[in-house]
Amino acid sequence: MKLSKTYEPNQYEEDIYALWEKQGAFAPVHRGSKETFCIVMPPPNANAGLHIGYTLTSALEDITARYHRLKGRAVLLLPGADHAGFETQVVYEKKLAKEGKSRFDFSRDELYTQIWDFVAENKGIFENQIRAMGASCDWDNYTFTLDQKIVDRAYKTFKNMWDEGLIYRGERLVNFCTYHETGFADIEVVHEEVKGHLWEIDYPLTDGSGKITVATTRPETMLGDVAVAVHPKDKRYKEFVGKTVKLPLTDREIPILSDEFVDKDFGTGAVKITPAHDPNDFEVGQRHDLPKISVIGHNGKITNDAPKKYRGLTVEEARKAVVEDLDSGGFLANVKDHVHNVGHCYKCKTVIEPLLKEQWFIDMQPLAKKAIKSLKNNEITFYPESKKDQLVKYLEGLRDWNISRQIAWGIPIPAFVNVNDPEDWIFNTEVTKETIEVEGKTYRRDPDVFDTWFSSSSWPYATLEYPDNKELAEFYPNGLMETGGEILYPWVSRMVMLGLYVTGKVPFKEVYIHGYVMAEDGSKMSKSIGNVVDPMPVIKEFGSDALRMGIISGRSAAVNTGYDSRRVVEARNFCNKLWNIARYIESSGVVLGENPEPKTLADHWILSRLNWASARLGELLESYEFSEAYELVYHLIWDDVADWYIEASKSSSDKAMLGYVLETILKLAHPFAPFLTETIWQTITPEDDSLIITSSWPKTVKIDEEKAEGFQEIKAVVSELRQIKTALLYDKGSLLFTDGKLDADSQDLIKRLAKLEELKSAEGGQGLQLNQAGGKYWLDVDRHTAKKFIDSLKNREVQLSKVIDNLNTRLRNPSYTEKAPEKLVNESRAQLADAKQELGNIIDQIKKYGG
RNA sequence: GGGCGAUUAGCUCAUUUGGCUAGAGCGCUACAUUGACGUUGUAGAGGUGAUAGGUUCGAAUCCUAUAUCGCCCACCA
Repeated sequence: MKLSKTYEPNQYEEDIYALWEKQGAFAPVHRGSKETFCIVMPPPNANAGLHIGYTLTSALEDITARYHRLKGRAVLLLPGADHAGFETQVVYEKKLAKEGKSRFDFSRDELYTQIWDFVAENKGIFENQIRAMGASCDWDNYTFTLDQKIVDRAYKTFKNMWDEGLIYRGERLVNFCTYHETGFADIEVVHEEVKGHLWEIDYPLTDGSGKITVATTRPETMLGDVAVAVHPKDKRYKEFVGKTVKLPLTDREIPILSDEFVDKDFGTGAVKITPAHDPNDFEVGQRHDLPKISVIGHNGKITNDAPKKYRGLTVEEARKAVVEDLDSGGFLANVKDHVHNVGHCYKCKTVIEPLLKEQWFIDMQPLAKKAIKSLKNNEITFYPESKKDQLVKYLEGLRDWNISRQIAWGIPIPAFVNVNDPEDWIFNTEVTKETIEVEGKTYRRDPDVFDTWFSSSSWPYATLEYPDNKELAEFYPNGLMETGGEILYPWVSRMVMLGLYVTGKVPFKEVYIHGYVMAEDGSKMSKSIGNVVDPMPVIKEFGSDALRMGIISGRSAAVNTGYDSRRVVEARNFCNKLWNIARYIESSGVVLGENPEPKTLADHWILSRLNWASARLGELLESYEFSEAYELVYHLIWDDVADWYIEASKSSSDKAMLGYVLETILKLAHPFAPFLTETIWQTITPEDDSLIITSSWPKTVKIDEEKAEGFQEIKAVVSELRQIKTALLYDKGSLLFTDGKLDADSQDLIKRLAKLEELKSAEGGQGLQLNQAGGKYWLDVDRHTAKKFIDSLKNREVQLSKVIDNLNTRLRNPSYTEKAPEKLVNESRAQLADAKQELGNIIDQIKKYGG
């Protein structure tokens, strides 16, 4: 088959992927090694097409997988999709909104079915995108986070934790988004700085002996105050503790108490206590056994527990009304500007209200402790290393995890409550039923679903458990977890904790954290700004291989780096280079699979380069230095093979050598450019069903080191000769002296040449004009005056060219390099010396003339 | 408020335990070349490695400040 002049990826990629799938190339099969390697891919959200960041993830994982596969190991790259509970529901709600509907028009079950269909559509789209990216993942093991095996695992874990008392249901303050009407984990709340006020309010003492002034940023919550707190050692308020105040705007009396948590130096040193709407106050309330009065409801409006006047108002409205009333009542002592941080919903930016709610919590202390111990024992290697310490710090400050979500799209919590006894909860997985009968009692299902992260935290083993535990035994703990820094806390930390809890082992041996793909200008990509790069058109224009290499190029672990289209072009050009190398080698009738017999110096040299590259590339990939690994392959192929080896062996094509060289570079490049290398492989070995993807890593070939070094030396000589040759350039009558190594000489020369101006009159021409700008010197040469220079220089240049050509010719001659390699090296050295001498002569001559 | 990262050539970025002349791609300059490849070849110019100190025989790399940018975490009302 004749290869076209330039590589046209579109023509081959789809067929190549289909070929791999058809031949079962992605199945985890041992090919010469007993070792296994597993990457369970972080499942992308099933609610949309793939972001370009996923190209990076998929490239890093696939490069690693393909490398290990070529090393003969059984490699499992497991693909999946994430139902992404809340995320997906938000996307779907936006779709509903466009149709003028709302999620509250449907029951949770109806909503679930609708979103299921919506997701099914999208999954197909991105599965094909993953194929387009070339991920060599095992589709037979494809897992969706709502697959039965994942749900079962979540239920088992939940049950175990329940039985062991790690799960508790409690009325706690929950981060509640009043727009989405669901609670969030702490980690899902986004804090933003807000310019607000600090209101100081006088609370009159009931005994009429005075007042106490409290400071607050949220005056509307005073409607739910149940106490005032001061620091026990605060002398100002010593007399007040134990007394009561009359809460303004209400008819309630509340106590003044002392608690360590109060900061004497903040505000007035006296704090109003609202256990139902502030986490600190909640704890104070627990300590002092105070009642909790919820004055803000799930809809964000003032409840009926507040005085009539304010009921039904929004928080904003209530704040205004309360402040006005306090002011007119003479209770408002002071208002100051105050900047503080406020939690917001990460989707809709609504202010998060801490609200009292019954939810399921996991007691994280025991889990975190084990995880910290494992991390400190270095049971997991992190790339970059610093992420481990970050994770430990996070785990050390971890609080209990709220796993209930008030949304439809997710795994229903398998818990039912006795309709007659709100304390009586039972575990039961018949979640398709609204109610169940147990021992004559009626139980109603908890309508909530699990936080997505609860089930997905079992990903490293839950994906491998079904149908039996064979894969679990082989591939757990996983080899590598490759993911982005943004989910180090919400996901990686929990996989480690749950992995240890459920299996007793860390879930993976290594974690690689990649940086984000930023926009070209370094800012964050965002749909609203419109600077998002869609990977699919890039793949179409430049090819999947070019995008993979372009996106890993110049990127190091955990560093955010902008998408640079120039890198993709660079990689595309590289693909084309490799393509043309193959084209050239193929045209000389080469077949793969032959044993190389090095004859010339160049043969020994290129084999030594390939030996070195195979070993070094392995090291780099095993320590996840992707960018450097790619660069190595790039320069090996472009510089060593194309520019030197092929040039040096043009007149003496040794088919076995060329075949071996091509085969080796194809293998080394395969993890990076899978489509291209397989396309070439298929073209050159059309007779059987051999695939490069399942071939084997190059083995070390025996060579004569001395001969290899001989070539290396000659190579250096040729380079130097080239430099000398081009040190003297002619351009439109200008003489340029550009060789940096001759700087001192050149400058001296320039000075002398300046004197040539004096020759101007003598020779009747325009003479020489010395120019100087920006530290550079050059001469404008009048043709008549400088003719002899130029002629002389041209002669020298021709001579030098001949020397180089001569050397190259000998290099290509196997009989010469084979029989007398040392002689050739010596001769080349001698010629270099001659050339240098020549150059010196030229300079001397000019100096003389100039002086 | 706490933690972390970044700052290197015109641009985008490398440089893993401190050590050869700090590299790459693009861009730029000059030249070459019509059969593997112009998605090419050869050569070149271009960096006081943010700033100021310090440690060391030796620092882009370690330490201390400062500046700018970015990220993450955080219940001071």
